Amino acid sequence: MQFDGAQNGALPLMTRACAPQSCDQCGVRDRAICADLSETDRDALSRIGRRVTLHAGQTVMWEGDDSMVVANVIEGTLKLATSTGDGREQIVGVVYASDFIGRPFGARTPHSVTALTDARLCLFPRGRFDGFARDHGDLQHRLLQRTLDDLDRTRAWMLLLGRKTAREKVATFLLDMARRLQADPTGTIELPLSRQQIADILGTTIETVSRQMSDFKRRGIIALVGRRGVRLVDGAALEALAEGV
Amino acid sequence: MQFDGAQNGALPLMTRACAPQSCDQCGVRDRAICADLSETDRDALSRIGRRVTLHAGQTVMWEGDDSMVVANVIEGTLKLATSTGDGREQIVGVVYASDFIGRPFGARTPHSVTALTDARLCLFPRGRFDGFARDHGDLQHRLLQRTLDDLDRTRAWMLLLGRKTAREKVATFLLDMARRLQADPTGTIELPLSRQQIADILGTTIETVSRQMSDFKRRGIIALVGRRGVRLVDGAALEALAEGV
DNA sequence: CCCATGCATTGACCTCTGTCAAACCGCCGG
DNA sequence: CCGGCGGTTTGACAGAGGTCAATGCATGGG
Repeated sequence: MQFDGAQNGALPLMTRACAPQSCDQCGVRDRAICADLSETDRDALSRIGRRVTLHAGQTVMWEGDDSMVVANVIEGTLKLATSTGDGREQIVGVVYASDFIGRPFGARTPHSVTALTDARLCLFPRGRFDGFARDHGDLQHRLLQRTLDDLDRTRAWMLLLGRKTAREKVATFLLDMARRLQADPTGTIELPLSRQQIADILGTTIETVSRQMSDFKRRGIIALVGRRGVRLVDGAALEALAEGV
Repeated sequence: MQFDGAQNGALPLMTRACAPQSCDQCGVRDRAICADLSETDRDALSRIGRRVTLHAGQTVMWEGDDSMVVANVIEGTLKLATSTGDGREQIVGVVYASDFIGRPFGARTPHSVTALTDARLCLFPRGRFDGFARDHGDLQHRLLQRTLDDLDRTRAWMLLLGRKTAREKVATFLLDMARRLQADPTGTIELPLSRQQIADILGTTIETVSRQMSDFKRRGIIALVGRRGVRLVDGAALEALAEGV
């Protein structure tokens, strides 16, 4: 079971919307789906959306809700999750700056979206975004590319969930995070996830994650610094463990 | 580990290609991604592709291969699969008539595609398909819709793989098949999958699948007829088991 | 600066499911 | 119609990992 800090969702988003601002200073404008748009088109799209600030723990959309909004992630990390009726949770995706979230061209949001860190979004009403996308082949193509990539990544993750051991899962996870996150000068990465959330990604329990990490540490393969910090000492060994060797 | 009947792949496909034939008699032309195309456009697309027949067990594409072809499934059932280095396999999707297979707009095929039953495809060279799709917004939109749906389904399956018990997995699987497959007059469905393949979908073993099914049968919830036949006697009970009640 | 709170770690135990092995039996070919 | 093959079922057993519980220890508020 998963307790998020602030479960107050959409309403505070409204109140925290910033004044419209141009895409000029947007940190992700070359990587987000709007990257290929002409200046005019991008301005038009920008006027449909609004910038929104999120605190860690806030949920933007809930599983099963009507699909009302979609967004670009400008900054921060968020999780996508589904749960069983009795509260077991599975994280089905983690999104980073420049990623796209929400369910365009569909009535329902199939999973919840919750900020793991403080985050900023460029939020669009779904209906207006859909309309805009239909008229702009470039945008739609970019969205298709991204969705195809997501699908590939998601399917690769199914292999982990269905067939890998706890040790392989944790090793794979650490390598994945190291690839995604920027290490500090000492080579340490700061995980944007708690142990519980890591367990929810890997389809295991907090205790198993902890035991595996302690084991890696004992073997000198990683170093743990504080609660969220990890330094990969022996990457090759970790790769081997991830492959089940 | 998984042994497929004929592991001879692409070559026989060539030899079995039929003479080009129009889309007029195509059984999936109202449901496949080409459904929205004008008659002229559909003919143009049709001329890019060719009809191909597949026998159960034949593999059309292998994981990691260059992405050379994409296809519509005209008839039959196929599996999409990935495996670990040491041969553990996970089925990441099952596709039916009117579904689309292959990796457009990408260099690599991220999973293998293998026929579970005899099948017929409408096969396109990827490069030419990509080009055509770029010029036809309707086709691209339809492909996007389908990919978004696939992604939703795949993420829902992650919950099963990561968080459900063996009993819940098998119950969920049977309900899923009952929804997809047409039952005969006695209410029996013919599974297009062996026990091993079911295990590869559910991330478990053949023995566990078999034990769960025997248990359901003992309880009078399902009836097993022959090797592949299943009749759902008490659907409500199965729904309950699928939810972990 | 220190304490309290909540996350993380560690331990003990137990169960579910995987593994190995044998028996069973549909289904196809002769 | 029969026999054998290959998929399936069943059994016995072991172990990975889940559960419950206690302890440890970062981190932030007073």
